[in-house]
Amino acid sequence: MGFTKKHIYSDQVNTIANFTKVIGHPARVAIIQHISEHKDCNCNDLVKAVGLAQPTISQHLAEIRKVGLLNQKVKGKNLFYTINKEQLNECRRVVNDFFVKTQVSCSK
Amino acid sequence: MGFTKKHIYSDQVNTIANFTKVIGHPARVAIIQHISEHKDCNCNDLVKAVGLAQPTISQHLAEIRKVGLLNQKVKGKNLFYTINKEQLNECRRVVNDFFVKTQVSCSK
DNA sequence: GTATAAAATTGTAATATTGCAATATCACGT
DNA sequence: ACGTGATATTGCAATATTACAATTTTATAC
Repeated sequence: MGFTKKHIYSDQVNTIANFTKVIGHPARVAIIQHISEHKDCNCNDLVKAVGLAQPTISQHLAEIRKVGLLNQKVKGKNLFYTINKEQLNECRRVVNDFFVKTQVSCSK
Repeated sequence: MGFTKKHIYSDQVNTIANFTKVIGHPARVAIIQHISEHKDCNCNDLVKAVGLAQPTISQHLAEIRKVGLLNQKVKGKNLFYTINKEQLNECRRVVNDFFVKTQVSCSK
């Protein structure tokens, strides 16, 4: 078929998958790392740093934005990106909970 | 194009993305959780528990196996799956490192 | 207003993923 | 050997994803 049958899973399972899916592409990992390491970087910085074309970077940024991990502020004609720390922490919590739960269940 | 340009990223970045990509589909999250919670479950159990057809479950199991998270033992005509705890821990470590690093960089 | 610069959007081609029916394979019991 | 049950593989259709060129939008500077 091609599409994911999201409705058959619990919200908890879908939430885990939604977060990890975003980190499941190396471009987005590289983008998140670069933004966190370079305060006030813009799209062009990411294009140079990651090595993909501008529309591709913009597309990946949209995916990161969609799960709430991206903040941005306008400064002149530049858009400076930062990581939403609260949401990054929420993401970490969700993913870590998955690992903890799984490890605990495994060891019973 | 359609394919991911893996060669432009560092090994570290690709490793993170490879692990998270596997957890980036709700069927695989559900499968991993079910196996960890039900020692000695087989393919048919997963078909019933998750709600996808047998070939689809088998395919997702192959993805989980590919990153080393799956163990299996033959018992009669059954195949019983378990989670590879060592690799699950390695996966957790890799993902957690990503979060820690990113959070630390963010706060500078 | 016009030029410039940055980022998003649109359109498109190529590839990957998801899901399942049909089939093949493998291991046991008879 | 034959049938049965369990899982993997194959083949296929539908959708999603990745990547980029071309274009549009937005904001500034002149």
